[in-house]
Amino acid sequence: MRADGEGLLCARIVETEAYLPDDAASHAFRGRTSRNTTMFGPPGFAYVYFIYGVYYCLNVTSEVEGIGGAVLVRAAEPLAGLDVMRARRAGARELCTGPGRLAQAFGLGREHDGLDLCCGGTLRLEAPYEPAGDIASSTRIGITKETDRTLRFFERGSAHLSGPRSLNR
DNA sequence: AGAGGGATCCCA
DNA sequence: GGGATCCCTCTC
Repeated sequence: MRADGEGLLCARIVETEAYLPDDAASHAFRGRTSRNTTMFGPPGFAYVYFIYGVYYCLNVTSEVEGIGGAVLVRAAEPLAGLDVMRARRAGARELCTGPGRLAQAFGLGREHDGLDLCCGGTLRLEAPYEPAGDIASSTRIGITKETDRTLRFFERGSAHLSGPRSLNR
């Protein structure tokens, strides 16, 4: 993923979670509301929401228009613009490990909700700088419903994964 | 392990 | 309107 603005920011996504239609853990589960409207739009758009009064989280819509679904971007390996990320993260060591931190490092907020990530805009998804390694799956983090579904996906061995180590094998 | 923080949503 | 809940993080 890349972002323009305060210099060029670039990071390689290493951890995601899927939120499917008919998934009680998904914001879209109870239907369309003003908050989750983007989830019901076309695929490849940013769904950004505010959580716990503090953080934002970035998702990529993943279903055809009219169906609510998205992929939460949980962690990434920073590749460019580390100085800007560090400044935004107040010098913390982990820059893009965890959805709240990643959004903070990239300076994401409500204004990014609904942006097209696939048409070369200021925030965009691109082909990976380096091919993916071994992809493994686990249960999802931070949810209380549908906790048995293995819909979290991560690059095994990455040094930039969030979550308990026991999930990252 | 516990607090912080505020928007959102559901049910009165 | 009130109250529970929340796809989290930091500091203790």
